[in-house]
Amino acid sequence: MKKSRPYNREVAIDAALNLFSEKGYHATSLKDLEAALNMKPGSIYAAFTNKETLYRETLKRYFEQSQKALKAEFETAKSPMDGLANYLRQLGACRPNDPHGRACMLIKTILDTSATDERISADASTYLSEILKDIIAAFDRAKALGEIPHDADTTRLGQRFQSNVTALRIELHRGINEAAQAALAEDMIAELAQLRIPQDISANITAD
Amino acid sequence: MKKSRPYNREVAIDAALNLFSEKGYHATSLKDLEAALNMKPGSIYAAFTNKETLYRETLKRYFEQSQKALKAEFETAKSPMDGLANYLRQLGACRPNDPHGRACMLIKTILDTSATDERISADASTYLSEILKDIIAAFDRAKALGEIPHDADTTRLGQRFQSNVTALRIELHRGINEAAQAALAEDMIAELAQLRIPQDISANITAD
DNA sequence: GCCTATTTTGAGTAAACACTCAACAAAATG
DNA sequence: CATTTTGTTGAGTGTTTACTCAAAATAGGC
Repeated sequence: MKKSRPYNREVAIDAALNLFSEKGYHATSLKDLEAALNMKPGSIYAAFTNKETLYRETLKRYFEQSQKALKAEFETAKSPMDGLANYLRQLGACRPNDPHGRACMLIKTILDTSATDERISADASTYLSEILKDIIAAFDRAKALGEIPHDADTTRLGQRFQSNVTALRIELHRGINEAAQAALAEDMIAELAQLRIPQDISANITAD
Repeated sequence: MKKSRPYNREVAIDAALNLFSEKGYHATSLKDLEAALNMKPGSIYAAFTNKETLYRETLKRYFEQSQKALKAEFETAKSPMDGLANYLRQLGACRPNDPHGRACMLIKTILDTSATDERISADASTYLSEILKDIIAAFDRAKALGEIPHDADTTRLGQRFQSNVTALRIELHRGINEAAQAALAEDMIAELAQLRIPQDISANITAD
């Protein structure tokens, strides 16, 4: 049954993602994984080599989903800056247990594994850098479109944006109250809005 | 030897703090603790009941040190807003391995234990709230002194400040380059500066 | 419908885990 | 100096850990 294998594999990795992102790498045991994946130890090891490899594959999937979600935001938004703002707005509206809102697994992974599993934390670090690149690219597009000043330091803006996302996600995980969370997201959105060059509305008015 | 006990206890907890804050709760084994505290298992359990209790006591110590450091900043600063800015500046100047700059153990603890050890993560959550109170109190003092507008929402400002500290600490742990880290801290300081009511320098000039 | 190739199975393994306790050592008290 | 009180010791406890492998089940090709 060669055809069904990749499907099962996806299902298994999604189940592992659920488990790992909740309990973390060290606190998740193989017993937990056996139950979540509905697989016996032998099958798990045949499919994924070992716990570390399974985690790394799971983390890769998390990264791909995250990157996809960010790109989707840019595609539906009217402009790069709108896309970034919408992304924050969406995070600000998440409640705990919302799959979107759970504490960034990349950050969690780095904190959990940097002292004990170098390869895992190196993966997480790489993925964070990839996402940062996408964010910087969005600021670059915003610059080209004249949304932000032509001398804006997009790398710096990207770094700042990503650290805001991290902070917001962690507060979400901590479970602060809904109003405080929305307020925090609004503050971050306002920070973005400040960067914008005011669109010349008067030009439109006089053109009427 | 009743007198020497508390001293040994402090030394032991400091050693545990070093170990736990690096490896985290789940990845630290009793073997590790035996080596770091230079104590045999029996002594550790006689002194600290069990691993969880030792961790909670260690976390309490971390909290007390953090709170003390923040308060010290306010005492040496010229004003509450200066104190907050200096705190960020100091974090921005930290290099990894700097004891000040290691990823906030409270955040790390929450991410590491919220799914498995409720009591530990509840402690961490409480301590974060305590620190938030101190930050809000500083904004309140700034308001009373006329450093920031009288209608400023100090709770919201405090929440925002704390999330900035969290984000900065995590970037520090990730080990981003020195310039990027300093830039990030400067952005956060600039955000603080924006809140300030401009001091009326012209009044001093005309008074001359 | 047999055969070969691929997966799945789950009891089992050695090592590591958090933790205990009877015996011991050292200090404080009288 | 004897006695009690307090702290230390480390081999040993049962359990859990990540992981293995010979055997069984299940596929697809002919």
